[in-house]
Amino acid sequence: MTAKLASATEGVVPRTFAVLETLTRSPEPMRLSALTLRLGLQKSTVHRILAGLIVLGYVQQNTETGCYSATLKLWELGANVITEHPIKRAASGFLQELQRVTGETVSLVIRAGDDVLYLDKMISPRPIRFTTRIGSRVPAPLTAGGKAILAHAADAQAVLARTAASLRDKRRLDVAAVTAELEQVRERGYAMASYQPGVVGFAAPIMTRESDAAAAISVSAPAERVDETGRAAIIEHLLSTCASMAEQVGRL
Amino acid sequence: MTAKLASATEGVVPRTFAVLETLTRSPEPMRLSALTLRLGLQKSTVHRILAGLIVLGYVQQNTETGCYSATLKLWELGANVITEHPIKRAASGFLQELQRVTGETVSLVIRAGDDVLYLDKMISPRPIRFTTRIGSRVPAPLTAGGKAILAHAADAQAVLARTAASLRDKRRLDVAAVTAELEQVRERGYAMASYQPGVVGFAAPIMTRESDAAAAISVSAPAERVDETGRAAIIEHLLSTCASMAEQVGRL
DNA sequence: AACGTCGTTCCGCCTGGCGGAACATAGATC
DNA sequence: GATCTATGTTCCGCCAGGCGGAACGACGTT
Repeated sequence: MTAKLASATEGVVPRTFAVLETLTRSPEPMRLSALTLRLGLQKSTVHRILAGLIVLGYVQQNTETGCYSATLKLWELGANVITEHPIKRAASGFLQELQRVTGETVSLVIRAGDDVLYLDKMISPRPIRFTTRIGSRVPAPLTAGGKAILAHAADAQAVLARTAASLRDKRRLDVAAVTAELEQVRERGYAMASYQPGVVGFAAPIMTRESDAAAAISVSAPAERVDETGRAAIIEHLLSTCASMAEQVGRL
Repeated sequence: MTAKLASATEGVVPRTFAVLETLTRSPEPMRLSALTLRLGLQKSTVHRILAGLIVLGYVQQNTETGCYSATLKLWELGANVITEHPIKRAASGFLQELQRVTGETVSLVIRAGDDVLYLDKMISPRPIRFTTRIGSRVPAPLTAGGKAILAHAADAQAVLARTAASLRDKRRLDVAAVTAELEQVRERGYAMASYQPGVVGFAAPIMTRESDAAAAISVSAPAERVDETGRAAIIEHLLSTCASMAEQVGRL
């Protein structure tokens, strides 16, 4: 009877979502065999699930290559969730204004487990090799936004420990150093990081009245573009933006 | 045996997506009873499906009210689809530039059945009551973007007929008038509409080499803000943007 | 206290999902 | 061209798991 463990792998529905998750994670359309391999399921099972998803319109199959990919209908489904999200709604105007006055790329992130989730982004008109994308996750301690949030989180140490343990390249996270850094973040009100080489990020938390950070706004720019004065200007704008947004969010 | 008709309503998976669709369409979290009512399903069935979705992390239940809502995990799932979308990727830079030079809100739409689907939007720094949202659909003939696409679509007449039949307020679509208008759109290269009162939209198609429109870019602004010269400037920028984008897309 | 409404749990029936295997098709290798 | 391998699709008997009616429990209302 295979016990009752089955945390969430048995049954059509969990498998259907597993299919969709691997399909959407893949940059390009996937072959049936690749899916079965990754999911560890039977060919016929995956095929049946895909057939169902095609009928529903959430998956399409390239008639030439036979490869499967998720359709925009899946995107539509999710898009409605975010438009109703209170923080994203509240932040929109502030992000836009901050983008305008700094001229750099600004993003809105929230915490999602030990990661940081990019909710929104307004890119700089000036060129920047900035590849984080809306909807993607990054381990919180590696980013400015994540550190801004963790600085005010009760379980920050646990997050650092788990993240350090899970990272491939251990050099990317020095727990002691980041712990000290979080203290600084609390003092001065903003965090810094260079998650991507050549790109510096500054971030400040959106504080709720419970004194923990609901989200963070970050400004990213190529390292060579920000000198000392530019840095000061960015931080000033960033802090005032977050302060006024917190005021508004607090009223909700 | 209830016959083999079951186009897509029987079985857990179709029902699961039906639940998610109604949940995401609703502006606020829904009660179980509201869901069962709208879906025409058994209480226990909906409840079981919701329980499964909660385990998977796609739905959350407010512990106080008991109301159910979709989570950001569902949004993440869909977000990956759009970042890989070729047209959206190609358009990003052009949209940004067009937004900058016109100073108005620009959007990217594609055709989805008889509707137009908003893929991306870059809002004007100037205030505008502009409520169409990314991921939402609008009947194609009512919008500038839709008309720009239909003007080059073989089945435009069929779309007009179906849309006219399905609209609540019949006055919103005059088939004969729009048919004539599409002819004009082909001649001058752009379409106009006022889908929302007080907001005028201009749109031009992104033409592929098959001489049908893959997508359209539109510029929207409050009617009182655009005088005759502003209008001419917007249209000039719009047309040149679409032309250069078509050139790039054609190379893909 | 009795009623109505809602969410949750239980359980027997039986449908529809399951996976092994057969079939089909297309390249690759000799 | 024949054989082989890897892939996608279809078939089918078995039975797990989904199904919905009904009972239960928790609130709120009159």
